[in-house]
Amino acid sequence: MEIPAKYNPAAVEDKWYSYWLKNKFFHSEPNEKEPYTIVIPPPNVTGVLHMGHMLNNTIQDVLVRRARMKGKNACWVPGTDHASIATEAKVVAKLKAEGIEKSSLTREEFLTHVWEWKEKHGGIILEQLKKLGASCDWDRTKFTMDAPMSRAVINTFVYFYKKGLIYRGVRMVNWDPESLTAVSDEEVIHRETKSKLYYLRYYLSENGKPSGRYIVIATTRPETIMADAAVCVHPQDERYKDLKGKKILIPLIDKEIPVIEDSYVTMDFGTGCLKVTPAHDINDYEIGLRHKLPVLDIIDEHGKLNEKARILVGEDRFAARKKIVEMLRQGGYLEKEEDYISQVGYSERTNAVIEPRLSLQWFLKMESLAKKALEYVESDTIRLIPDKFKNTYRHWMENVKDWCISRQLWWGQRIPAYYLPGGEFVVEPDEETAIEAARKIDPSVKAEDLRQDEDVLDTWFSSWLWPVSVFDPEKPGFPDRKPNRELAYYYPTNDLITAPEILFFWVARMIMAGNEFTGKIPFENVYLTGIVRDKLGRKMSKSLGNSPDPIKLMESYGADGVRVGMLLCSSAGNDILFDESQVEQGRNFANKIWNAYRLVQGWETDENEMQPEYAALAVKWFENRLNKAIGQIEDHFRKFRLSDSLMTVYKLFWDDFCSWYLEIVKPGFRAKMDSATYGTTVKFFDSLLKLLHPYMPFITEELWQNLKERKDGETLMLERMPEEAPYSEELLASFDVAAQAVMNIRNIRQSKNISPKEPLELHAGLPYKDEMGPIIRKLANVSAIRVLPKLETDARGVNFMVDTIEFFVPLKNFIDVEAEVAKMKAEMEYLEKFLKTVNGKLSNEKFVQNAPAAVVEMERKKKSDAEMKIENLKNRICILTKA
RNA sequence: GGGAGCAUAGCUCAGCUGGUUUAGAGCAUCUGCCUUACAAGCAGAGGGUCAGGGGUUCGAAUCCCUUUGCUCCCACCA
Repeated sequence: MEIPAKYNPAAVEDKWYSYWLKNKFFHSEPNEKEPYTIVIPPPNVTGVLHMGHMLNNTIQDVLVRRARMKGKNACWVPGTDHASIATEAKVVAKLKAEGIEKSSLTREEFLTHVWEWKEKHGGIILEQLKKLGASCDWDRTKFTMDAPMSRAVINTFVYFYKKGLIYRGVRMVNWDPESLTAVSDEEVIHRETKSKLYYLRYYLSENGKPSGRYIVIATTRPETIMADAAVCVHPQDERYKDLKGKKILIPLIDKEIPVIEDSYVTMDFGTGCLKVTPAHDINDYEIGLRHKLPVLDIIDEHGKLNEKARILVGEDRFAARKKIVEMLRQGGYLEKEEDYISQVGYSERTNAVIEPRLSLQWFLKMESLAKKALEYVESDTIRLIPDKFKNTYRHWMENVKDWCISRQLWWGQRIPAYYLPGGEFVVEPDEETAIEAARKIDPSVKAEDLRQDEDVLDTWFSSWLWPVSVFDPEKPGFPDRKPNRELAYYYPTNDLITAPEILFFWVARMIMAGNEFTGKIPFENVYLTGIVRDKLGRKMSKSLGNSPDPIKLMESYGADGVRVGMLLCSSAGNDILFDESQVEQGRNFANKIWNAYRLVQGWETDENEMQPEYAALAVKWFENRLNKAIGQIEDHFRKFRLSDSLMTVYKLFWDDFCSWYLEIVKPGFRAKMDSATYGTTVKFFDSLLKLLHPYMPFITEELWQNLKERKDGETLMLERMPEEAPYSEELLASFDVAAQAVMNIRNIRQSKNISPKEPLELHAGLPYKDEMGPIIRKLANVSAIRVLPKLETDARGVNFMVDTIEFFVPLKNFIDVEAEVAKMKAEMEYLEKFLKTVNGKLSNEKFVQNAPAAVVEMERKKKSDAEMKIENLKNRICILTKA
C-alpha cells in the first residue's frame, strides 16, 4: 500500500479518539491497582478553549497517559465551573441585546435563561479538549452546579456557620457597580491610573457660617465631599494646632463637620489635612470607627449619587466628579489641581472601577483554616513546582483576611440563610429544616413567612471542594462521615496542574477545604504553569487579538504537533512565549516519525539472509542508547521537567534512531533485510512509540496499530511503558568514536569533493579499538580500516583526531598542504591556550592541595591529552611541510 | 512603599551540590545538496565579556554584596 510522504493528522485524529472512547479506555473504576488521579481545573462552563487551556491540559494529558502506561489506574476527572459573575454577565448582556432587562425578570425566569445558555454553550470547551486528545474519564464529567455538587456547597456553608466560622456583618467591600455585586479582595486588580489631585478650601465655621479662614485639603474624589464626616490632621502637626475642637464647613453644602486628630494622616502628603469619608474609603471607614463618626452613604449600587448627596443627585460618580469640580471652581473653593497617578482598583471580571461600599455581607473566618494549609506547604507535604511560589504562598497565608463569600447575583448556590419576619435568621441546608429551626425561635412561624437570603455564594466557595466533591459530594460539610469508595480510592489526588494566578483563589482554599473535611491533603504536587504570552511577551487576550485560535492551530498542524510545540517551550513556572514556529517544529517532528515508519514498513525481509555485523553492532548499541534515554526520561519526570523529557525523546528518535540506527541497518538498494534485524527494528520502533505516546497520542497510535497485526480492542494507550534497564557507558563511548570518525570522513569527502560512492581507506592510530569498525565501513563507505601501531602519514591524504586517537585517510591526489597546515595551526593554537590554563591550575600548589583528587586527576588527563594532541599535530605539520 | 523572582547565542531555554564548562540544546541564520523514508528533509558552518561592577575561594555562569533593567506578588498616603 502506498503511504503518502506527508503525515496527515486530520485523517487520523478523530478515528483514534472515537476508538478510545468506544472502548472506554479513559474510564477508570476503583480496583486493586495503584491509582493516579488528576482533577481538571474546571474551565468556565461558557468558556472557549484558549492557549492557556491548551498548555495546561496538554501537561495533564501527558502525565495521565504516562501513568496509565506505567500500569497505574489513571483517572482524570473533567468538568466545568459555573463561574457566577462571568456567566451571569454574559447572559445579562445577551438578554440585553434581545431587549430584555434582568430587572424585569424574576429570579426563576432569569435562571431559566441561564440554564438554557448553559445547555447550549456549556461543554463546548470540553468538546474542544477532545480535539487535543485529552484522555479524561468523560463518564465522570462534573459541573459545579450539578445537584449533588451544589448540595455539598450548601452543606459546607451550614457546617462552617454552625462551627462559628461564618458570620454576617456590615463591612466595607469591593463593590462592582457594573455587575452589581461585591467581589473579593483577590478579584480586584490595582492599576496605576492617571487622575487629578484637587486642592479644596474648607472654611472654618462660625456658628454655621463660613468664616474668613480656610484650610486646604487634597483629594482625588471631590464628588464624595458631601459624605465627609470630619477633617483629620495629625496630632503632632504644628500647622493645625489651633484647629483643635473647631468645626469646618463642607464646601457647596455648608454642612458642619468636626476637625479630628489621628496619626493615620501623613503630614507631608498633600496639605497634611485629610477629609474623612467613612462610607467611601476603607481607611476613612476605619478612622470613622475610631472616632465614632457617622457614616453617610451617598453613592448607590450603580455608582450614582443618591439623594443623601443633596446635590448632583442621580449623576454617575465620574460625571459628578467633573461637574462638582466646575462648581467648586466657580464657588472659589478650588485652590489648584495637580496631575496625579494613583492606584485604582478594577474589577477583574468587568473592568469597572471598584467602589468601596458598605454593605451587609457574609464572611468566612480564614485564620484557623490558613494555618494548617500553610503547614502542609511549608513541610513539603504538598510540593509546589517550582518551589519559588512557596514564598508568595506563605505571605498570603500569613496575612489572610476573612473571605467575603456572598455575591449579589442569582447564578450560583443561594445562601441557605432564612429570615424570620422578626429579623432573626437560621442557617439550614433546606427549607424544611429551616422551618423547624425557625419555630424554635418563634413557634408561630409559617413556611411562607420565611424569606431566603437573596445572595449566592462566591464561585470559589464551590470550587474549593472540587477534589473532594467530584468523588464524594456527600462528604463536604461532614468531616466525620466515612468517605465513599471512590473518595477512599482516588483521594488524595496526585498532581494538580494550574496557573499561579489562582494559587490563592483556588489552590490554597482547596487545601483548606480538603483538610477540613477529609483530614488529608487534596493533592501531592502542584505544578504551576506559566502564562502563555505572544512572542513579544504580551499576555494573550481577545482585545489585543494576539491569541491564535487553538482549534485552527490543531487543524493546520495537527493536535500532536500543537502539543509538542506547547511542551517544548514550557518549563514549570516560567511564562511561555508562544510562537507558531514551535508548533511547526512539532508538526515536523510528527512528519519525521511518519517517514521513519514509511522506511521501516517498506523493507522486505529474507529469512535466509544472515545478520550483517554492522547491524548486530547497531542493535547492541541502540539497545544501550535506549536504556540510557529511558533513565533520563524517568529522571526528568521525577523533577517535573516535561520539556526536557520531551527533548530527550525527540533527540533519541531523530538523531539516534533515524540518523544513526536506521542509516546503519538500512539495506542497500533493492536488497532485502535479514529478518533478525528487521524484527529488532520493529521492536525498537514499538518502544519509541510507547515513549512518544504521552506527548503525541494520535500519530503513535496510528503507527503502532499498523506496525503489526492488531486485534480490535488493542491499544498503545494501555501498553506498558519501557522500563529502565542497565546499559554500558563504554559501549556508548566506543560508538561515539566511530560516529565521530564517520562525520570526519563525510567532512573530508565534502571538502575534497569526493563522491560518497567512492570507497576510501582508513588508517587508525593505536588507542583505537576496532569494535565498531563495520559501522564506520558502512556509513562512511570505507573499504578497509587498518589499525597501525605507528601511523604513517604523508601529503597524499588527510588526518583527523577523535579524542586522542589519530586517523588518516589516504587519498589518490595530493592535498592542499597550505590550507591543511593552516587548519592544524589554528587547532594547535587553541590547544596551546587550553593547555596553558590547565597548566596554570596544576602549577598552583593550593589547587593541587585543596581540590578533590578526582578533579586534579581530571586536570592531569586534560593536560596529557592536550599535549598528545599537540604532539600529533606537530608531527603532521612537520611531515607536510617537509614533503 | 514592602517583598519575591529573573537577566546565559538572533529567539526560547538547560546548566541540579562551585571543579570534563576558554559554557550546552532546540529553533532561527548562513553554505552546499530535490542522495531511491522524509526539502516538514540531508550534509556542514558561524554565532556567547554568562546584564555591569566588586567580593569570597586553589577554582565562580553557579555563593555573597552592589548597580542597572525587566517581571510578579502584596499594600487603596488622601
